[in-house]
Parts: sequence; C-alpha cells; structure tokens
Amino acid sequence: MTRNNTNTDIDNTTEEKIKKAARAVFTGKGYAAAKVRDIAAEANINVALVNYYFRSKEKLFEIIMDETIKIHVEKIQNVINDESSTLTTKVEAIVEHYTGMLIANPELPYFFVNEIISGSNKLPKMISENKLFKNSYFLKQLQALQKEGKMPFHPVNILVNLLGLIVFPFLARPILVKSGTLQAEEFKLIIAERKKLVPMWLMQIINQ
Amino acid sequence: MTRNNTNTDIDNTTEEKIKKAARAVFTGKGYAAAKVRDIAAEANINVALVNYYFRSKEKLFEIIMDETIKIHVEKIQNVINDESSTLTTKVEAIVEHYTGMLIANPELPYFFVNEIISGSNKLPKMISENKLFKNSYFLKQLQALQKEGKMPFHPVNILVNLLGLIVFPFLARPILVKSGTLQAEEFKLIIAERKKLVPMWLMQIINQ
DNA sequence: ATAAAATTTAAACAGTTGTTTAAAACACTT
DNA sequence: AAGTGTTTTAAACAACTGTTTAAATTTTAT
Repeated sequence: MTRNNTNTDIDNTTEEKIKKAARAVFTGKGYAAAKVRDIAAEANINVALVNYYFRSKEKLFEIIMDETIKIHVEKIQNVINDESSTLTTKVEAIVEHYTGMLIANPELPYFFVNEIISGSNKLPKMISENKLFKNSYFLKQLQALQKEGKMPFHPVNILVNLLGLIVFPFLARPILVKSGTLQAEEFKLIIAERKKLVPMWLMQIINQ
Repeated sequence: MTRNNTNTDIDNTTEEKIKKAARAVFTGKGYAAAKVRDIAAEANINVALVNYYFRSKEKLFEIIMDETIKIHVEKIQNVINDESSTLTTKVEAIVEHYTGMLIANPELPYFFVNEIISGSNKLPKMISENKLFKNSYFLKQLQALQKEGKMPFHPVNILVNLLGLIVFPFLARPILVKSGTLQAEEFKLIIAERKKLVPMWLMQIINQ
C-alpha cells in the first residue's frame, strides 16, 4: 500500500507529508475545526489522498494522537523510574525536558486540552496501562518524604504542581502577549529563567 | 424584539434558555464542535430561534464570551486593587474565589483554552484595556518585595504560578480520574486542601 | 373581539464536510 | 514496449451545517 522507505532518509512520502500537515492543523485549531481540506492544502496534496492513506479523518487523528502520547509517555517513564537519581535531579530533568519540548511545540498543550474536551480516552488509557505515576520510583521517593513529615499532603499535588508550573505559562502565553502584559521576547527569557526557578520552587514546596 | 423581564424573577425567557444552553454546549465541546442544533436541542427550542434572537452562532458565542470574561475580570479587579489588604490576603482571596468558581464550573478552563485556540482576542483586549495586572496594587506590592531582594525574578511569574496552581488541576482532572491516578471523590478533597496549600506554597516561593 | 405585533414552527436553502468513485498518471517488472 | 499494480486526480456523493423563509401560533394593545 505505502511506499517502502528506510528510516534513515528524510520521510518525504505522501503519508508523512499528510501526518506532518495533520499535526500542524489539528494542534492549531483542534479536531472539529480542522477540516480534511485544510490538512490536504497544508500538505499540498489532493483531498482524497487523506482517505486513501488513513481511511478517515478520525483514524488519522488517532494515529497522530497515539504517536504524540507515546513519545512523551515513554520519555517521562525513563526519567521517573530512574532509581539512581535523586528527587531533585528527577524534577530538574522533567522541567528541562518538557520545557524544551514546549519551546519547540508551544501549541501542544492545546492539542492535549482538545483531546480531553473531545472525550477521547487515549491519554488516560496509556497512563493507566503503564501505571505511569502509581508504580513510579518517583512516587516512592515522594512517599518516603511524606513519612519523614516533610510533605503533609497527597503526593499527587507534586505531580500537578510540577506539570502546572511547566505547562501553564504556555497556555497563558497568547493572553499574556496579546494583552501587552509581556512581550514575545520577554516571554522567552522568562521561560528560560523558569527552567531553574521551577525546580527550586518545587523543592521549596516539599521542604527540601 | 425580546420580552420585557425584570432581573428579579428567574430568567425563563427563550433568550435566556438559549444562552444557558449555549454556555453548556460551547464549554462542553468548543466552538467548532458545538452545533447550533445541539444548542437548540439543549434549550428545547426550534433551531431557527437561535438566529432569531442572536442573528448568528458567532454573535451568540461572542455574547457568552463577553459576559463570562466580564464577570471574572471585574471580580479579580476588586481583589488585586484593594490597597488595604496584604499580599497574603490577596493571594488567599484569589485562590478562594477562583477555586470556588472552578468547582462550580469545572469546564470553564476549556472554554478559555478554546477561545485562545480560535484566535479571538476578547480576553486579551479586556485585560489590556483595563491594564488589569500592569496597573494593579498587587503588582506594586510584588515590586516592593523585589526591591527588598526577596523575589529575584519577574513578578509575572507570581501571576502565572498562582493561576497555574489554581487552574491546572481542573485541566488535568479528566486524565487523573480516567487514568485511575485519582478517584473523583479524592480529587474533590485534594482541591479543598489546595485552597490552603496553594497560598502557602506561593508565599514560600516569594520567601514570605 | 379584532388588529397588530411578536414569537415559534417546519421546511427549505446554499455552502461545507468527510468520503467514495472512476479514470488518469505513474512506477516497475518482464 | 506492454502489462502490472500503485498513486494521484477531478468530480461527485450524501450527510451536515448555519441561516432564511413564509406560514402558523401566541401575545399584546386597542
């Protein structure tokens, strides 16, 4: 069905062009507002090819979704289950990786929010299947802190705070910039600063 | 055009029924996925009435948007410009108010995210017109702290952290619950706890 | 009670949407 | 060069979408 292509050379196949375009259009406007003809135009291909290669708009979205989730779930899995690194190191690694990723793809949070709105359960499923947080060494380290009495609250708060401090600025960015609260260049600087600040703040929160 | 109705009695007019339904459907699935017929069904009225009362889907959305933004901008304006309250009191008031508001309307963050995605500039415009943050007494208090050397970073970080810590759990809720990381009842408890925790954490961050 | 105005309705409209079709263009083998 | 399977294309399809229309119904004023 699809052309044979080695992974080494640049994926310039129609299939890959469609996926790339779909990623851009889906993350840019969300599933419902993203039209198949928008994706085709973005990819410079005929509309029918989207269905030829991916059967339906929904299937295409699912594939994009699956791949995006998989990349980020696998990455965080490696970090939070490293038994040789301290809590501080883990937090720093998570902040570093996800901030970098968000700088490269600032619209990604909207993509995930949209997936939540649309009620698709891929992301929760992948998290629960892998017992991502529940079985993590990261959680064990937090629970140890809890026993020492240094953290008088549910460990999930740390997860939520960490991700919130990383992700939220990117969600708020258009508002901050358009409202004149921050200039585009200022925003970049602040995000760069936050790479060091967020881990510091988080360790303060757990009295470390 | 519209029926005369005093503000005192319950707004049971067709106009108000449509607005209520529209609020639910727009926040539930976002602008593009929300169909005029969905709104009409939710309101138990004929489709044509939506256009009869609001001229178009877009105008209806704008009205809902304007009202929603106005309510929350005005509320926060009162809190952050109170010259008689301390920073701690302000933070506590903001957390208390917005957490309460989010408990009552947990889908509201999706509504705002959607407005950002759709590229409408109403929210930024209202913020910049009112110079909400820039002219606030809250900012002056933060800048005073900065001069004392207690806060070695841009004050906007505090705004972002505060809102992020309040809002992000609600954005992540479906994932947390569906993935089995948290049960629905646990989530409620944690949110309640966070009403006290978030102000505490935030004051820790600014070394107060 | 009657006329005028406002509201509601079912139906239709024109444009859009995801998808399918059938033919054309292309690549590859023999 | 002919035959094969694959890829691309333009066109069409049917369902859906926001909106309009014209008639029916209800409300209001006289």
